Amino acid sequence: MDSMGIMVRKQTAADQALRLDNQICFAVYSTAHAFNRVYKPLLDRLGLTYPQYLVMLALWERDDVAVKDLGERLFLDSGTLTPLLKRLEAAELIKRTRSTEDERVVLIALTAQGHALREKAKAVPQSILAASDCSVGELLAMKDEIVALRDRLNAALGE
Amino acid sequence: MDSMGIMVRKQTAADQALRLDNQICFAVYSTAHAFNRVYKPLLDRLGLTYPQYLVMLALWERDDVAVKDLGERLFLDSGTLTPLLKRLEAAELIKRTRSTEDERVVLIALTAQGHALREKAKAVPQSILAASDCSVGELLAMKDEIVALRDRLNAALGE
DNA sequence: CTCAATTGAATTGTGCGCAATATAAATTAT
DNA sequence: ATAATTTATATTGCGCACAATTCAATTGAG
Repeated sequence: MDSMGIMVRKQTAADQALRLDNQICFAVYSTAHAFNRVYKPLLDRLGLTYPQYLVMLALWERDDVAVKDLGERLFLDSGTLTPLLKRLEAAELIKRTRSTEDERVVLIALTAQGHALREKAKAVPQSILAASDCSVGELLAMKDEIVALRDRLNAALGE
Repeated sequence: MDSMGIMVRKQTAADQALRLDNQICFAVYSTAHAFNRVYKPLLDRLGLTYPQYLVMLALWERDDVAVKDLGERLFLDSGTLTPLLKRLEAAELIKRTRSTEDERVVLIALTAQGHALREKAKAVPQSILAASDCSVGELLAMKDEIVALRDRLNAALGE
C-alpha cells in the first residue's frame, strides 16, 4: 500500500531476483549461444560443429583415451559422445577401437587427418579473440572466474 | 631445436590458444551446462525445462507480446520458440492467439496458471545462489562482464 | 569359485538450437 | 490496383544434451 491507500506491488528481493536481466545464468546461457554463432562460420570450414571442435581440442592435447575420460574432461556423457564420436569417425578424423585389456572400454585415437586438422584450427582462436573485442588478459581473468563458478556449481551437485 | 640440436616442438602462442583449459568459450559452455544441471531438480517441481523457465521469466515481466519480441529478448528464433511455446500452451501456462491487427503476429499471453506459477518460482533464485556459493555482488559483477562480452560477440556477428 | 554389484558404452526418447525453407500477411513500388 | 518485396511465424532436418534403460565385461564379497 502507498500513502494514498492504493494497492502498490512491493518490489521484493524475490521479485528482483526473477528479473531476466539480473540472472547470471541467462548471461552465461546467452553468451554460450553467442559464442556458438561466432564459431559457426569458422568451424564450417573445418567441417566441425562446436561440440566436435571441443572434442578435437581435447584429443589434440591427449588421444588414445577412453570415452569415459573424454566425457570427464568435457563434462559430457556417453549419450552425447557416442553419436558425436561416430560422426567424427565417419569423417575419418578419429578411430574407435575396443581396448583389449578391458573390453568395455572404447579408445579414441586421432587419424592422420585428425592430427592434420590441428594446423587448420590454429587460425580459429585468433578470429574469436578479434570478435570478442577484448584483451587476452581480460578474457583469461574472466575465464578463471567463470571456471571457479562452474566448479562450485558442480560441487553443489555432488552434495 | 634445443641446444643439443634435437627436434623440440616449439610451444607457440597458437598452440597455447588451442588448449582447452585456455578457452573462455569452453568455460562459458561448460558453465551453462553446470547451471542447467543445478536448475533441473528445481525446475522439475515447476514442470519446466530451463529454456521454458527463461520464457516464463520473460513473460512474467511482460506478456501479450509477439513471438518475435520474445525471441529478441531471449536471442532465440521461431524454430526454437514455436515448439517450445506449443508445449507451454499444452501445459496451459500460456495462450497463443493471432493478432487481429496483424495476422502474421502470434501473441503470447500468460494464463491464470501461468501467472500463478510465478509464486512457486520465487524460491528458485535463492537455491541457485546457494549452489553458486558466491555473494550476490560478485555474481552481479560477473554477470555484467559476461553480458558485455556477449554483446560484443553479437555485435561482431552483425558486421 | 560363484553370484551379485559395479562399470563403460550404447540405445531410446524428449527437448532444445538453428539453418533452410515454406507460407501467408502486410508493405512498397510502379 | 497489381506485382515485387519484406515480415512474422511455422516446418523440416540435423546435431547436440541428458535421463533412463540395456547389455556385456569386470570386480568383489562370501
